[in-house]
Amino acid sequence: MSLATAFGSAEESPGLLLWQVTNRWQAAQRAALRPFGLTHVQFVLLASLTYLQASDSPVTQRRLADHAATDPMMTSQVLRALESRGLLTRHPHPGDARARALAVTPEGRDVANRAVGAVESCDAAFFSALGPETPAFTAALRTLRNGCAASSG
Amino acid sequence: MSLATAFGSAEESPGLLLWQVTNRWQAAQRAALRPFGLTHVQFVLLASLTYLQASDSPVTQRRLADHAATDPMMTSQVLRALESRGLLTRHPHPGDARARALAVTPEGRDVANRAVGAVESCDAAFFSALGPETPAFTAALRTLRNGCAASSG
DNA sequence: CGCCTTTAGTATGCGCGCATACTATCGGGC
DNA sequence: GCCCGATAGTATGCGCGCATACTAAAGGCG
Repeated sequence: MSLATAFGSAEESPGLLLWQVTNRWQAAQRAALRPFGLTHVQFVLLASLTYLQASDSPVTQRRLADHAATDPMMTSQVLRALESRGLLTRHPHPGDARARALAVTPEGRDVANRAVGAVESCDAAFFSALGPETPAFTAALRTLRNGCAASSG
Repeated sequence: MSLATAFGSAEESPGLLLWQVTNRWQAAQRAALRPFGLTHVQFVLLASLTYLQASDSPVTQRRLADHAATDPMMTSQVLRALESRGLLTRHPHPGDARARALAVTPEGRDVANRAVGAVESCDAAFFSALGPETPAFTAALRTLRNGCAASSG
């Protein structure tokens, strides 16, 4: 029976393993980011915004969501939460009344920089079990991500 | 700045890639399971229960949750939803008044068997981009899963 | 100008994933 | 028998991830 081989022991399906590993990784991220009062998505958006803000044009929510590969709906909600905490501002966009120009506050930049260290340590510990296979694993993930993007768009 | 290298382009962090790939995989699973009226977790629990039921002792929610590596709280909620759809039963456990003895109904077994085909096709298409690297990728995932289990318990 | 299509952002709702806390029962010790 | 820690299962609540649908504004076109 295919049930037993594919989903009985949960050892044969790469998808199930992917799901379980990601759940564990998110739990580790949660623990690492708890001291900063940030969730995983809040951190990703804050760090991505800090990076994108180095460019010239104002950063809109749409651009940030595209860059971080997050849902626009959730991005909106998370950004409002970050704004209420004073970590970023959402001023009106100078050239587009629909859009909002995002900007990290000094406090937000400080929190992001400190959180990066914790997240990097967390990530390094999590993937340390792979050892020298880590680059190959990362390359495989990148392949899957690009393959998904190709099939869905 | 570490922000740029680690989280700016979202290309260097295996954790971020893992998260994004899993989101895409779950979206594919959702689409594949939609014709059966099942979510991903509902399918995993139903298929795992179908497998576990081949053993002698009654299957409790605890045993199913441990086997599928799902949260007991969510397991309880999902199982009640599956029971209300007539895909499984939750009789009292004969030897333990606290526990419940889970049993797949014939309809549930039929749905599970048909859904397995769709999920396997979905999984095969999703990981086809890896080609011959798939076993190495699966082995890496298994290593990470075992590493997490060791560090968390 | 008015009309139409596209886009930025948001309201609402559902299910996942988990933290916290609680009830009810089991099992061991006295 | 009784007490007590451990266990099975559940209630409640928060944030993620996304589907659907909506408002408001931009941009093309006559």
